[in-house]
Amino acid sequence: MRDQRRRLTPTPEPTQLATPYATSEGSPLPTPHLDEIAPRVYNGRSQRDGSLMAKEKRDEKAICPRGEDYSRWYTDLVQRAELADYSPVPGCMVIRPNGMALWENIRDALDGMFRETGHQNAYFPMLIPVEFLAKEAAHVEGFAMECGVVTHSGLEPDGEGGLRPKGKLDSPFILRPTSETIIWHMYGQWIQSYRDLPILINQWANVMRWEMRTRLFLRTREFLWQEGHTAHANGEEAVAEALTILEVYRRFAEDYMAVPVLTGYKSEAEKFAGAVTTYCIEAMTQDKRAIQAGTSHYLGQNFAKAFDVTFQTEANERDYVYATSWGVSTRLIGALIMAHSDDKGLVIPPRLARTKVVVVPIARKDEDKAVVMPVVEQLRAELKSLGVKVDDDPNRSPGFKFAEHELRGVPLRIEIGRRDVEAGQLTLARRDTGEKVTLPLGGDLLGAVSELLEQIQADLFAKALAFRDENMHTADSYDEFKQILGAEGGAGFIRAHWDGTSETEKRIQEETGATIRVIQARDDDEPGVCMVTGAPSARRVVFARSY
RNA sequence: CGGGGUGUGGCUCAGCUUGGUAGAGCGCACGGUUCGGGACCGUGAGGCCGGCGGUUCAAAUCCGCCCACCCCGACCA
Repeated sequence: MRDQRRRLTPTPEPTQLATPYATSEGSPLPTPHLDEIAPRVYNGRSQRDGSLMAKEKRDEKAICPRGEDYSRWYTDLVQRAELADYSPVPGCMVIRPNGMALWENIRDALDGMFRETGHQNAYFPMLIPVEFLAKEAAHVEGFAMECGVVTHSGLEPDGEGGLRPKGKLDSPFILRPTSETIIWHMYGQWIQSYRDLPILINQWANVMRWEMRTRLFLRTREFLWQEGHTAHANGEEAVAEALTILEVYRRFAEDYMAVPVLTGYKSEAEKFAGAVTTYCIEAMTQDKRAIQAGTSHYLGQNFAKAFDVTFQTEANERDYVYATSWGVSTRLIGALIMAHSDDKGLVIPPRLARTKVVVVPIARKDEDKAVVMPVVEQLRAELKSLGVKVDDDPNRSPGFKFAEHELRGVPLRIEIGRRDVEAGQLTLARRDTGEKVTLPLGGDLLGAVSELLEQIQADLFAKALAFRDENMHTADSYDEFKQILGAEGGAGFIRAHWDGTSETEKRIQEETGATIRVIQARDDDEPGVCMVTGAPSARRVVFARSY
């Protein structure tokens, strides 16, 4: 036995599965409770400070438990589940097939929702003339410092065995940090009359922001996203568009990701550079921080004025075009991980899982295989439409496969061995709860499994919602606010009155690290006084420390 | 930018104090035995010890310079 062993997982309360299936009670199969599985400890990795983990002998197969170091757990998990890896270019990541599968499912679902709401996809180039960025003052301020700039074309030998840039460009380009400028340049050429409006375009693309502190998926220098850019004949329609998209984002987060979000708008300090209003969906992570999961901006006429985009109204007058832009990025994957996953690995909600069910046959001897494999083939065929994978790799033990597929977040696992077949049943294990149940062979398996997947989807959302509600506080004084917030780390959402000024917001941020995450419109809104200055406040706003 | 730390096989690290030309675990390959919660035994592959220079008969080890990365703070969001 190794010394300094520690529990890998907290002991879950046994829960009853809210489904009509038989439980493992009375089953001839051993269904070990998590307690009976030898506890393991985590072996620290990727740390070179040599102080934290160096002297401890730890299990190299486990990931860092959340309770020990949440951010370490996160980066461990992303790498061990093979979602992404660090690239040789600092601050950039390689999205591996498992991560890309998640993104593709996110993309496909959202793309369908955009199409349903009347949008079309297009593609604008990655390189943008530097002078374009200069045209909108707030936009410049927001992005100038984090633009990558292309200044040369071609390479030549540098005389020391390497290469150096050769031809200096007459006018440099920026790598798009977002595409408002180039798109509004083009809209200027496409829009003459109100009959050309609205334009409802989306693009799926990569963008580049030269961030100094990066984290896989949450903040990287290059990331994938979608950016919608719409043009309208009046402000009301544009605001309605921004809100339509906000609702699309909310539905997507809650129905597909099973992540509850608050919706509302941002304070002046937090809004998008160039926007009149920034609407957002804001989620809570397991470590009780806020994470901005999507934004939808009403841009007013800011970009139309900057790029001189006018149109003829129905009344034959000239007006500047009204705009929106909106986006979600691969950061959603980070939010998804931090909402549901656990010390065993990823937990992927069924609707976003590439593989929804994995079948692990337990049969080594030929005579066992002869009994088990025909049933496995039946399962494969019957569940094909759901997204099923059969893991019949003869070189790995069943226990290894269980752990591996749990690490990867497959929502449901079917275990089937000779004893199952002879008992006329199979064993189902839920990834989210760890619970095992048995199901008779020969029934409506597809229906039963589909139903269970929906149940998991609903349970994940309910659990995340309950967690968020537990960590939703109100503070009536600044002292109370600070007390709830604690010294550091996440402390949930705190609803408090604020006088509406950026000065006060800045002071709160400097003194506590918390920012205004979202200003909601709620039925129970009532006026009060700012917890810091005592000035009048129309409603409480939501504060939190954030990612 | 300031302070601290670490660079040794794919990964995590030991070896350095007291110089003698490199080790462990995990992973990987092969063979055998295994398979209902990360199997076991055996065999094997894989490292110019971050770079350059110095001291020395001899440097992973001592000295100097450089580079990279990590942590804390600052800054930014």
